[in-house]
Amino acid sequence: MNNPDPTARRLTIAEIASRAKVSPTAVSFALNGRPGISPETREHILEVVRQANWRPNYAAQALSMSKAGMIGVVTIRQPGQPLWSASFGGHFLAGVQAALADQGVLLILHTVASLKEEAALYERWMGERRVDGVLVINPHMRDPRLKELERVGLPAVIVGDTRGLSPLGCVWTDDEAAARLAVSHLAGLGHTHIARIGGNLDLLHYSIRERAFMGAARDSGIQVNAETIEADHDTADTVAGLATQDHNPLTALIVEDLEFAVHLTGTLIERGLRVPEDLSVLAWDDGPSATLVTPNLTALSRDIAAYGQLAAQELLGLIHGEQPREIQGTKTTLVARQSTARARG
Amino acid sequence: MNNPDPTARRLTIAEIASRAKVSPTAVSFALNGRPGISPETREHILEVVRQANWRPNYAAQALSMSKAGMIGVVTIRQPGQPLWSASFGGHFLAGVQAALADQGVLLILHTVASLKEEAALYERWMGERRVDGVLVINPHMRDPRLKELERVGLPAVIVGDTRGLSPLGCVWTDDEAAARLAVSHLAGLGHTHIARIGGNLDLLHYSIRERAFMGAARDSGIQVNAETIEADHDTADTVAGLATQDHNPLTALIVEDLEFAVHLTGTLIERGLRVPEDLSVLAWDDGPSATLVTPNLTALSRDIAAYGQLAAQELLGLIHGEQPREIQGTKTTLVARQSTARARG
DNA sequence: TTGTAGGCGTTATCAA
DNA sequence: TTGATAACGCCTACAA
Repeated sequence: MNNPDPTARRLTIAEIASRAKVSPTAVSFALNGRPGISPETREHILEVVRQANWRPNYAAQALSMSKAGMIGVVTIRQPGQPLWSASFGGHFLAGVQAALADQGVLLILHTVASLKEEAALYERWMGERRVDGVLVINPHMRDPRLKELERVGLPAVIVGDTRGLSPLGCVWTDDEAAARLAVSHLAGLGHTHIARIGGNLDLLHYSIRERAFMGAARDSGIQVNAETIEADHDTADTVAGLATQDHNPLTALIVEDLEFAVHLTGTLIERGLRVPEDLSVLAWDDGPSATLVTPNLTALSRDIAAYGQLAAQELLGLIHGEQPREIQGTKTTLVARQSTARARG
Repeated sequence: MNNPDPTARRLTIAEIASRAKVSPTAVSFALNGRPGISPETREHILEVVRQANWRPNYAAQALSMSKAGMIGVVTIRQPGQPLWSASFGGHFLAGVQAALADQGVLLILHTVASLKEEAALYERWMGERRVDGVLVINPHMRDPRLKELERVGLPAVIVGDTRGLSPLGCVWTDDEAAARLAVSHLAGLGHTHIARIGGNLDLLHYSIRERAFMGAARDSGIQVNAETIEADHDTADTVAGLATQDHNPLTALIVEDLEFAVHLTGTLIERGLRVPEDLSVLAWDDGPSATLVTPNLTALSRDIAAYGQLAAQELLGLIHGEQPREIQGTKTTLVARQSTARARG
């Protein structure tokens, strides 16, 4: 392009080398701490580099070493919705950043309209050599991204339990154990009719939780009439109906989404149901919202930042040539608060 | 590295050119839609490109054209906190992504421990040519980042009102107008003693709002006894004290942070204050939390995604050589809900 | 309209 | 230990 002052050109490694009266090779070696250069020369070179405040050009380095120095995280955009939920995304990304710190690897955040588009993006990124690997979140039931990632050979770590479904590495949490924890907490309080408010069954973890919930209910030793209710606008109606029926009324709820749990609890209270006297509410996933409301919500809690950190570390390992693994993320615990109590009657 | 099959080398533009029986130049021209090539040749080349599923190597392109094809957004990390607040960050980034879509520019998200570190990061990114520009959020009172960005000449758009403080371009919102909107809403309801719950005064926008609030109170035509209370653990105590005093009790609150407003409202209600009968509460910034609680909160609302989109567009313009500007972001409106009512007495 | 040659800035190779 | 020289893969004057 047009340079205002031709003498003020950008510094190159050659210029640095000439100033230090050595070869470019020497500068490169000094910078990357490689052997084959005397300590005095090295220090002299580094001093010149500091003086000039020079840094290697990233694109040149990437081209030469065939590595991008970035990893990608892609989300599906939904009109009017924030890119990230506070409860999951914000903490997850904080963990990813913690793993990336001082690794010289940067994080690319991107949005797409659909899973198909996301799969296509991965192929494109691979072709362009734009990223060294990706973290795949929210695995779905028949997820086109997994096959595509395998096909194009882009290093990837799935954030979710795809054990046995894909040869790609994954970081999973034991949702079965969590479901048992929740059910036994409620069963221990004498509840015999529990419902689970679940979301989109296309999401792998909802489907896993559905099965786990049913299994835990069956295995809980006491008679539990468990059913799953779809989360939508009629949920409050359905719940209120079940809770006020004469025969075997519903007395406890496990709600998959924290924000939805908060909202639903408020709606149910407005309708005259008492929480927890008439109905216990247990939220799956914890966060500040859980204690923002009265009553404070009992919740399943896990360290999501640690989860993100683990996933990112695993991806870095993969990029460095390690084999894909299926590793367990942080354990889920139950935080008992005010919204769960003994069943009435 | 070690290639399993040497014949399966990565495709280059030369290989594509040879397959299409044209020169590399022709391939480049066809790809970048430049003139100087016949339509038939162009289509033939594109067909070969599609067949081979080839894409130009990003690093080579970046090196050759001296542009990174990325912009950066940096946040200060705080232990245990999510990377982004739900109310602002998630929507802001969604807007940024909307502006970047199909521009071939990717977004880098990064965290640092302090403003100083962030300033140093900008210099480093500039030296490495890692980004073409950055969006700077949360401008502070004496912000080391602004001078540094000027010094190193990295294109930047400030998200906040730095008019007159820095030659860098900024996207600002009219907080004075918003403050007047809030104060006149409350004054119209007969309130004469209003307090503002503010945050860290190092943040430029809090300080601007402080001044705007005081000015609006003074100018409101009616007698308003306005004061600012620091947001901390004692806030509820202070507010309750002021609201129950005999002489000129506090009857209305403007709370800077939505989440804090929700939390504070809950705490005040637990202490026996009635909202809005005893005390009106108005939140600065709107979001789902505002309607998650009873009473639903009256709030100042703005389209934060549009704000992010505007800022990103401005940055793209700057990168393309346009001059820095100070442009106004989306207007703030007031959404009246249940938490504000006529002053008692 | 097409091809050739040089530049972008780094790392790797291989003699000296 | 050092210093040329050749990749890395693309873009683009400039010549044909």
